[in-house]
Amino acid sequence: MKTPANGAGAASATSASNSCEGGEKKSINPELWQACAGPLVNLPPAGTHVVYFPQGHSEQVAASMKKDVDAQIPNYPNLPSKLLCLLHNVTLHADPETDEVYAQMTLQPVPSFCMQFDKDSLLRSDLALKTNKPQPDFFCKTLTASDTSTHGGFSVPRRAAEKIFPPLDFSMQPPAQELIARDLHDTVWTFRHIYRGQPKRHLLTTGWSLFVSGKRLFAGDSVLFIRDEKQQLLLGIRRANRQPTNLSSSVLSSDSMHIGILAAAAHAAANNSPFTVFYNPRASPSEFVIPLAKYYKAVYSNQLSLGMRFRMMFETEESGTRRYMGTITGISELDPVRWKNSQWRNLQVGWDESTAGERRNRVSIWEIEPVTAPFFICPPTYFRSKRPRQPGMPDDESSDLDNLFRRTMPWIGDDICMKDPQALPGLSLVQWMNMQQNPSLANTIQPNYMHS
Amino acid sequence: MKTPANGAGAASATSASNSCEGGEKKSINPELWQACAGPLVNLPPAGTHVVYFPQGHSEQVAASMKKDVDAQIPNYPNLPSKLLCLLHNVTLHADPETDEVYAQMTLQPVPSFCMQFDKDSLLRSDLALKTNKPQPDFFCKTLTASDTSTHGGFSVPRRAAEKIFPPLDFSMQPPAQELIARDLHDTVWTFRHIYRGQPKRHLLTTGWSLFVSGKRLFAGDSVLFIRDEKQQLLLGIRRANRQPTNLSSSVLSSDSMHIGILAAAAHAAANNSPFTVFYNPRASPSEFVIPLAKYYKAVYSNQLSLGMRFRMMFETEESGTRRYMGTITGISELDPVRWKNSQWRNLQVGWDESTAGERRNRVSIWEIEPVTAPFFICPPTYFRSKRPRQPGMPDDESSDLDNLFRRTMPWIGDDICMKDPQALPGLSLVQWMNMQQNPSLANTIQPNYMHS
DNA sequence: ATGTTGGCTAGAAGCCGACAA
DNA sequence: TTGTCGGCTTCTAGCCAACAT
Repeated sequence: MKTPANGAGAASATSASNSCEGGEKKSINPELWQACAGPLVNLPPAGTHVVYFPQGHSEQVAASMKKDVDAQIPNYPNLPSKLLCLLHNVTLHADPETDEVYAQMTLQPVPSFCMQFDKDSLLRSDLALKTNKPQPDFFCKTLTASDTSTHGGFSVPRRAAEKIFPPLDFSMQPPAQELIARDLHDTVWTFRHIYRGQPKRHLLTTGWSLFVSGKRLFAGDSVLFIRDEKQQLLLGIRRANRQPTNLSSSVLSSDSMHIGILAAAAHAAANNSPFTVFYNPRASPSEFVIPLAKYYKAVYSNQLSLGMRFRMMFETEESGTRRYMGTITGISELDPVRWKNSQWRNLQVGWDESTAGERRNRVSIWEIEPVTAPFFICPPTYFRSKRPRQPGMPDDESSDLDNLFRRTMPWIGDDICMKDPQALPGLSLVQWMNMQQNPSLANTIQPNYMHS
Repeated sequence: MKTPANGAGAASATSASNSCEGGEKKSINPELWQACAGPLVNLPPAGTHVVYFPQGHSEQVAASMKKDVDAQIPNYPNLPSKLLCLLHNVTLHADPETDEVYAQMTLQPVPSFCMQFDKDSLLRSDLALKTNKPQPDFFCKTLTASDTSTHGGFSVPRRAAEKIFPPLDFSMQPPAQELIARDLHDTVWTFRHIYRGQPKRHLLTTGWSLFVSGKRLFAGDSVLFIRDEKQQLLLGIRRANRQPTNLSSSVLSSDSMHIGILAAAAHAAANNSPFTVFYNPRASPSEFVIPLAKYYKAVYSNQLSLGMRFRMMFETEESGTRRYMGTITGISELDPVRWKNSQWRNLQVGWDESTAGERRNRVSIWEIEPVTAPFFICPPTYFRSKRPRQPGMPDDESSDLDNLFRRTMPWIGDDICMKDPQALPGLSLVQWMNMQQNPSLANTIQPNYMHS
């Protein structure tokens, strides 16, 4: 009686065997992490090039601390507003207490003088963008009051149960089975899945309340189930946007955190040494590590202007995506003193739908999709002589990087590029970046050598 | 039925009216904070001078992150191993999730050239040290398995109940009352206090389990009750030394945190501008903000040597203190490269009791009390001419700062000092500090101008 | 003096279909 | 199709003294 041989409860949560002690690291399931992070999050893969925005990084910290940046922070005049980096390493994590997902990235600044224009880097970065890993079967439901009350279980949406759960044996009366699912920490949760009621519906009963209380879920939070390639059931949670849990950190002052970010980036930039950042996709909409190709396309294929119409992706309630229409109402720097010529949230925008009260009124150029015809500019003058471009291009769906290459540098065949990418004519990408930093060229969002 | 007019439960936790929104700050009860922090914690009061050790600060962060300092951290050659600071502000906090207590301190470095020896500062700092606020009535109990199980309530130690709780009406059968206590966040907890059983004992029944589950307490954690000056009951918790909850922070990399600390301190030191630190007394034994007088006494009144015997205070299980005896086995810098001539944990020690496995083997000079006679040194040479000192002083209890003054600077009368402290002969305290930094004088822990 | 246990009981947790929306 | 509710059952939370240390 003192130590029961096995638990009497039908449902129990037992942590799996792999511990995180002794240097052994838990490996987070990437599909589950992605599902918890949301459909808009797209981490650049390790080995590709990215653009890092210290301003955005600082903003994420400010948001998670619920405290604005103070004036007390020293200036780091040698830290540019963006750093071209090689992304060495990406590891996925989940907070053991809250299941909050985040990613750890190791970045190494690429020194300006050795980064000749490397089409291969761009293509690899671009390829990674387009490689939409096939979303595994997946459903996400926002919990209702009934789902989270102690009065009952969880009402499973019909489509979801049929698509994700193993099929029930409908010869049983009522049809029921035991579901076993693992969370981000490989903790096993067991549920009784039953099809009953009048009208019939899928329900999770025994075991459900343990999960709700164990994860401290409330109505408004979301739960999601996915089935991995081995037909195993995985489940994750996504909390509603409550106020940040840690208003103050109790470890480091907000000032020290901001200083830490800037000083770490400045030190890394000065020495071209690697540094580590944490990206928390759900803490705030601050994607401050941008795939090089995404940044590149935004800067060099979109001719932006006041009044321009655009679309932008947002996440829907049930973890889908939808586009909202908006208009550019202003182009200006967010912090012209500290972050000169940064494109971080340099677009002021208005939204078509008045219900969009919570949508941000400042976005970055790589977040939007202009609805006017993309306006391809030419590479700098010494490249533009051979084939004068007619302004404006038709708005077709093939306006990706490959076409951009062919249009702006049509004399470069794919064969040559792929065989010997290092031998390309020396258009330095960093030269471009530097031009972005150059105030004399930055009156418009775009260096204006189109009709010079 | 849908919305009950008032809660049926006899015990309920309701947060008090003062919110932390709208700039209104919760003010933490200092006695309760102190009780939760433990008997050894002694925060210097605002307005006094302190010595700040960035190395110790860094250590606290390392401990709370469970990660050692990396080699990746840049050096801050202009940041000395200790900073003399004016403590502008001390605010007490408690983590709303875990009730972990911590203090926020605003420090302003005192520039070397304007800090002439200020006896007043020292005396004020010393006075604050000696002002042991009268400990309010107080008890602390480590929770047993029975205390935390769902099977029953809380067994109150007899002495504690009689000392702290309001007296019961023993004419009742059984004697019982309702106890109302507030925690650090001013949340009200209600308990039924009853005296019953065979043999009779004090118990907390109804309401207790709500507290245990609300605070997520487990056997081994401690609960403490105190009675403030208004006879109000306050209660706090102290968790057992489990593994740190936040192994990684999900906000800032460990490296960035360390850089943040160092860069913030370096920036403040360079500009003599204020900076903010968090001191978490229970995260790790890293008291990195030391009252000036305490530091001063340790450096200038203790002649330390290898083999020297000493006593040191530790906290006992039930929030008391006791002294352990030890021997100095080595005097060496913890990190001679990064932190030259720091006194941070520069003593290697052994402990008399073999049960002392968990006691630290490196301590700082101000943590110990030598059991040999204190060995007063003289102020630097230009001060020492008038009255040559005989080495060694009797070990009396009056070896405090006032006596130290009279002995080392007997020509300075109290009257003169108090009336015009600014007019004192120019013994710069910072000169001393700088000497501590000077390698040529730092062969022993103590500048050796005694018998020069 | 106080930690643990078995006995007992009140009340919450939790399973069910009914009934809307 | 699915959220909420009343009815009912089961089981745990929780009060008590006995007993042990």
